[in-house]
Amino acid sequence: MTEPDMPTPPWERARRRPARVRVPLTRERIVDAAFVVLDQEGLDGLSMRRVASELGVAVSALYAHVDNKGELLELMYHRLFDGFELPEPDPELWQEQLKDFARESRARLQRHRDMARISMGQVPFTPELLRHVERLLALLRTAGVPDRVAAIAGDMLSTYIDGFVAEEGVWQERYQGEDTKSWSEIREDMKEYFGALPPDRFPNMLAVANLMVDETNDYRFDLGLDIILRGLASYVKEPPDAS
Amino acid sequence: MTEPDMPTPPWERARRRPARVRVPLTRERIVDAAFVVLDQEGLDGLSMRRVASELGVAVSALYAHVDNKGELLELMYHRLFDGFELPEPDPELWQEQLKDFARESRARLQRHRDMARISMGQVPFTPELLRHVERLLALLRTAGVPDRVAAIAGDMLSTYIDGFVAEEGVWQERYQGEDTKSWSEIREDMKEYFGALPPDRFPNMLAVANLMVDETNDYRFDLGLDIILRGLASYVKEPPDAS
DNA sequence: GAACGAGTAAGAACGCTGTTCAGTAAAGCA
DNA sequence: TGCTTTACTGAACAGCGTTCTTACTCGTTC
Repeated sequence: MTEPDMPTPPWERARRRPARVRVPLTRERIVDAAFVVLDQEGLDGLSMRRVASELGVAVSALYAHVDNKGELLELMYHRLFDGFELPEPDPELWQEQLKDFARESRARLQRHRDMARISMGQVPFTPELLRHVERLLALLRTAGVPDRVAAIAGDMLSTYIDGFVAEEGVWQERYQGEDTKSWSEIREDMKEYFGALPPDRFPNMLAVANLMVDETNDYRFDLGLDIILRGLASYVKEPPDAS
Repeated sequence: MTEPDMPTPPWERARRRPARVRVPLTRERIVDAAFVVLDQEGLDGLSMRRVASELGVAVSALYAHVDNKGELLELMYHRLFDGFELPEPDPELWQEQLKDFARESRARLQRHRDMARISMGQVPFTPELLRHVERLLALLRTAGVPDRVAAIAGDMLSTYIDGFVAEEGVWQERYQGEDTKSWSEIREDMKEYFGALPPDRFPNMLAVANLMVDETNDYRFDLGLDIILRGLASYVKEPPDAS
């Protein structure tokens, strides 16, 4: 194609690399494409074939860079923690620090459709992610949370966050099939459903139905978080007191 | 076909019912078969075809009784609550009652492989299951938990229970691929893995590693439960005091 | 400069999946 | 006894994750 003897002219030289349209496939590019597919089709529509087509590439090409779909999901899960640094533990501020951690986690999960569902299926015990777990444990332990409590508190927080965001996603998904209803419309539907319950058999449901529906998700998330934090705090002994 | 007046002769009586080898397919029988498959193959191996073959029936026959696989999973989820009655709320005993509820839930989830994973994907807002939610809410509200807290506490408890049992299942599954290792062997492996971490970079992990591994799952489950219960209790005002 | 070897991508294939649909056999009713 | 309704079958469709053989391109070495 090119004359081997001739020097490449400057305009070519500038063009050379971009000329080969075929940008080499990398894990990074595959994960990028996977996120595009995830946002468009959701987790159930995230297939290797769809990711490949997003890259303009054959399916089998992916398997040179990724062992299987499970590993691809794991790589996506790792993205969740990119640049996610937990602060230096401050015993005075541990509750606020934990709240910030939880809110940041939720925000990151919300950045991609069904991301919470992916997260729920993963265990952060890979070498890269252990650092993160370590920092979370540091936060809890320097706060004075007993070791045996701290050992499961991290799990509990993550489970709560994943579960909450996943549930948010379910409601959103369930109602955007046809009309892409807004949250306020969903709320109206829910209120109608709960309001129609026979009052004699469901007095407690009716009593809290409005609260379940009216409050913003942000508020409900923080409230659930507070329940856990108060529970944790109940195990923290005052520093100067008895051991 | 049968003479309504005449008594059925004994030879007929013996042959009649068993003669039609084909026991009619029902939702119940399909769900039964689905549980057999679930226990043998796990959730990932639970396919409509496999369920059909368990019944000695064509796949398409299932679809006369069940809309789709999702509905089958929903029916299996409903089984979880068969005969699961919550006690009459007693304000004095609410913490114990809640613990009993949680332990019973966990035990039921553990009765079938991957049942927790199925449960996580379901919302108990179907007419049959609302009764259960109502009872749970009754427990919380008569205990003095404020409405806005009770409104999310039920969700939180369920999420915790599902998440815990699902995680138990993951460890079990991960290690029974080859040798069907026992829990004690799994523990040994984990201890070795955590023990090999560089102590300067993972001091907190190392400090709690033994606790994460040594304690029984029952203990860890109850401890997590206590965290939530203490959190909830912190919202309960004393009865005689200020409103 | 030519030959080679490693690594990348393509294409077809395998065995599975959930679901649908036209056809058939059996059961219930007149 | 014949007819209608129901219950089931078998084949098919489109899609899935994964593997394997083949083609090709690149950087390196002789």
